[in-house]
Amino acid sequence: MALHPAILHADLDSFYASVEQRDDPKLRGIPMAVGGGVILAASYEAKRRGVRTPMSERAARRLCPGLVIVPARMHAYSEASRAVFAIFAETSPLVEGLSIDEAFLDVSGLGKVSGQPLEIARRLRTRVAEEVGLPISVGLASTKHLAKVASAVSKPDGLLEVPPGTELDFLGPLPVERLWGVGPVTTRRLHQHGLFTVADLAAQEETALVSLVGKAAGHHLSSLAHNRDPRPVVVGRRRRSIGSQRSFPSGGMQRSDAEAVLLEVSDRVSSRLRSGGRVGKTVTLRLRFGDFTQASRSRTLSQATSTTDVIHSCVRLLLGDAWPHIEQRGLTRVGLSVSGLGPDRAMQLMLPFGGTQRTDLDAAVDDVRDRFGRDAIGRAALVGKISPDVPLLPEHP
DNA sequence: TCTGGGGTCCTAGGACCC
DNA sequence: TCTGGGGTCCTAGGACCC
Repeated sequence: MALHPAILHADLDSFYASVEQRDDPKLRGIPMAVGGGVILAASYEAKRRGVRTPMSERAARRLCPGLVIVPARMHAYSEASRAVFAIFAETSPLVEGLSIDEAFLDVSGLGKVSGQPLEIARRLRTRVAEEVGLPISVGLASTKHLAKVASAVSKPDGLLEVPPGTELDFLGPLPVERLWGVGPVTTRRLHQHGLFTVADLAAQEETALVSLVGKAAGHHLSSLAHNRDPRPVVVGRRRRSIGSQRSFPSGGMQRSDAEAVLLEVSDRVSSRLRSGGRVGKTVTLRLRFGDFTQASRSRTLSQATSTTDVIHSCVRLLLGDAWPHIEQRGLTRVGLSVSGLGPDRAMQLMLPFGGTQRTDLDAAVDDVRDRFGRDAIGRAALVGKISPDVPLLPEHP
């Protein structure tokens, strides 16, 4: 029997809202939402009345009088997410998290251990419902993309398998905007050229799609429309940037306000870098103006850093550069992000390794992997094996 | 629908190097 | 001094995702 890949896409339904309904019986069965200026998540009762994220709270109340809006409790959501991901980890060794509330699971070849993919998917849904108390939708298919589309189609609280061999029948009639990576801009452009369904895309030459939406996107669209998606489920992806932003819908931010806010976000971003044991090289300042136009300014440092002072002075430099723009149009949002991330070698010195057993080494390597990512593992393992009683990694001058 | 905060990836031009 | 091609990094902007 030919073994085809079996991939699950598991996606918690209206995640924040579901946690609130789970924790407060008064919120069950009514239109409610989690808000914080805008709607962050809406219950299905609210969604049926047209409430969507990221709608303003005012617009949501207008659509749905009597809508109950509760503030976000990020701690509760992180906790729930951890519990669900623990169940994912017990379901398959190959789990790729996409966000706080969704993940891919490769369940190919688990037949002997756990049963057929559809049984695994059913059991996963049951466990999340019983052990964490949350509804979760699952798509099962032979590729990541199709599994993702299937879970979305199955919502709410659904399970949908796209059996091998039926992929193109399933995809063909779907509207183009159902494809992962097709947003409002691409949808409009495709519609303008008479392309409305995935079957319409599949009938086009790839070169035609490339000329319409660009090289990578055109190739991507063409592949997905023919159900070509060889992307594997990747375990242990690392964050590539860390950022923070603040909005001021009223506009009219003065230079002193902007500087105060940028000190705050510089501190926030650099402390998140430090607590993650990481340093970053490129500092990017993003601005949004009163007329909703945007601009970005960036600088790449000669040395990666996680120091508040360094990042903050870089930000001040960039802000000064952009100030004429700001004075003309007003400022409604500032964002700071740091990319070009790497492990902070100075922090690695703080990890002594004194074990002599193979299991000590394995534990140390796991520890390093948890803290610093895959790029640190090779050297950590090597040094540990050669001389177990020296520091885990070489001294940094 | 008048737009939060956290991210990812792509494009395109220019600098610079071989 | 002129010419070509390829690779990589940097910067700015943009589309998209949850």
